[in-house]
Amino acid sequence: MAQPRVTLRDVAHRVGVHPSTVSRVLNPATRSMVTPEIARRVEAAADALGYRPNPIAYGLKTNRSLTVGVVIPDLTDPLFPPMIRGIEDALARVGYTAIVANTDNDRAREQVILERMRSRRVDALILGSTQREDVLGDDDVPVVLINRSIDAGGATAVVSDNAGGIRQVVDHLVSLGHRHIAHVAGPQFLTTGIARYEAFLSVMAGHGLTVDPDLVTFGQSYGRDEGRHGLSRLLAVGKRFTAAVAANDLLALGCYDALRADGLRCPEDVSVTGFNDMPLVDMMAPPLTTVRIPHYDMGAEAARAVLERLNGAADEAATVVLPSTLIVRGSTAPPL
Amino acid sequence: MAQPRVTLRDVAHRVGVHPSTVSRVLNPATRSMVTPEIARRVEAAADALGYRPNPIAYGLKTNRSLTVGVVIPDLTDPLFPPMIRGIEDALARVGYTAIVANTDNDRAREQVILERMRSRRVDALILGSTQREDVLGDDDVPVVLINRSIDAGGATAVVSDNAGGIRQVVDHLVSLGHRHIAHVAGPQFLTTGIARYEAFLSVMAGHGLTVDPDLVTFGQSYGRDEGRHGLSRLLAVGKRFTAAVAANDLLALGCYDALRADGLRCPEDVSVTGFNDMPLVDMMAPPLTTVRIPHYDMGAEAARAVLERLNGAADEAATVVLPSTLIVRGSTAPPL
DNA sequence: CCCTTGTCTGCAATCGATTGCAGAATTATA
DNA sequence: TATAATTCTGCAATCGATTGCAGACAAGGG
Repeated sequence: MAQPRVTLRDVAHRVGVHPSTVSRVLNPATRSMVTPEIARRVEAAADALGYRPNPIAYGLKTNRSLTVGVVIPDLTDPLFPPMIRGIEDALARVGYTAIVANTDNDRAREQVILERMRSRRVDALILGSTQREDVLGDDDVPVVLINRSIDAGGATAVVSDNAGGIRQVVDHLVSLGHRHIAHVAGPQFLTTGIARYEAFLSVMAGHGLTVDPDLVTFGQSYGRDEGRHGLSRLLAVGKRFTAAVAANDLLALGCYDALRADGLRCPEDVSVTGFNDMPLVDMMAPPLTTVRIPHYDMGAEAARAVLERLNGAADEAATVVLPSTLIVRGSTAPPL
Repeated sequence: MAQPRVTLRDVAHRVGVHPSTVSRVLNPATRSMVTPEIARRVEAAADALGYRPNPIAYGLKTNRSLTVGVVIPDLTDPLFPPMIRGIEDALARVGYTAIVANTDNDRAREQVILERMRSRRVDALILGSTQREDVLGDDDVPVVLINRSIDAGGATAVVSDNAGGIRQVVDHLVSLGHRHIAHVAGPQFLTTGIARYEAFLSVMAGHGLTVDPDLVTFGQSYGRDEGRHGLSRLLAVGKRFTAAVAANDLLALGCYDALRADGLRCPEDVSVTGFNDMPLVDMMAPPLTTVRIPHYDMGAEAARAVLERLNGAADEAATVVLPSTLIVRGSTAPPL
């Protein structure tokens, strides 16, 4: 079938009315302005001809693109695809479309992308790539943060319960009998990194356990190599610890590497925990104990927040925190 | 900074020329029509004011959306993110944007999505969700297939070297000494499934080895469960085999499950191979021997093909086959 | 029976860019 | 110097939809 390319005018012509009347019939808000009888005939003609509104023309007139820009560090990080799906599904339901772009954690590239989004005339932005010190441009497009937030207030954000997740992890380890627990922290310039680190400190303190600064290492990224180097450093210090809490799954997998390199076994010698519950971490050797965060729901929630703003809701900047749940697998065990 | 919203007219007004002149200056194709001096002043004014063309207005006039629809089964399948990135990067370079949608392997949903793409007025489509018997609608938008193809000819497709990958896998196993090799095949209604199956048959024959039909099982999907059930069936038959060639990585991981359930070890009792080299399969126990396919490059190549068509190149429907390479890891070993 | 009120529909401008056509300005030719 | 040939730039229509405004018509009131 060749593209029909039916316009408002075509429908109007067939019914014998003016295009503006057709427009009114097809727009639910103005539908009541026109006589039911005519409306019926217009609708009949519209789907007889297979009329599809042209979003481009609509956008030109109304200055809306029905488009939302989604900026993330890297689509190939398994964290993001479920989020994106949550976003897309929620947006599609109301006729909006997501446009996704990757920054690769490059600030310059991020600026280019934001500029591109702007010139694409996105109606709103969902940012998953912000750093703590970022400030939101005083743009007229609504912005919602996802996963990561910023230090400055005034932003709407959808994040997972970082503190709660770490609390569950540490509680779990303590209940297994661990007392000497190390932390392989994430980048401290990201809210996830610092939130998990601070939660670690406070939960440990809550258990009356001291955190030895020699048993904490900070990664510059959330990569597997960072995890390996980090835990290697801690092992090199020579102080005893029986468990390591990593700030995310990739860091935890790096910990596996470091332990293997030192001839240590997990969980017998050192228990390891992650964060995120990426796909396939249940297939590792050993299967990783980690914190599951509701990626899809976070995406859906962020989309919902965006749509709310787009529909003119007063933008009370609120941070939505979705619950995290501990998934216990084989990488944690009582200390020997 | 508030959105400038600078139009052609604004620039024209500042320079004291007509908007059409500005349009001509800013369009490389018509740039030569205007006096260099004026062109210079227009350009100066344009970026003094921070002019950004409005793609919506452009699209309305030229009937182009500068948009390409990308339809895949499921973004959360690790196969796709690198492809998408390849596509997006290549498209962005020339001002195009990808719009991604997931079918979840649901034919009805796929129709809805294609309809949505059509009404979004995408300039072209990249389809990664086709089944063998699909026929391409006689649409006026160019279509390029990726990863999967169709049986009917006349389509442009970018695929990986399925036959070559399987050949390398079987060669590898044979060189290790395996003679009794099972095949956990993928869905035969997908070109990847049948291509790998047929390659398996022909390469085995090439080595003078017979393929026992009792040692071949067909999955209805590429899922891990299908792999587990498939290999369990083969094990139940009781015939001897020392290696299993799975049609993709998830099926291979399912094979791990089945072996474990039977108390068998990989690779000691049965060697297992996958296909795709998904992220993290190198972290499995054992690390999976598999075939790496150039996902990113496939995406980039598909985008290139699309752009070529968009630029009016004669659409000689060609299938581009990108090379696959064997990655040997710990899941294959000589038979005991 | 005329006038006011209220519904409904058509007219026309508009969003921001592109482009065929025509007129103005410049240069080349006789 | 007059005319023809070339450039160059402005005009105005156009893409497809939306929407304020005004006119047409019907209904209700005096």
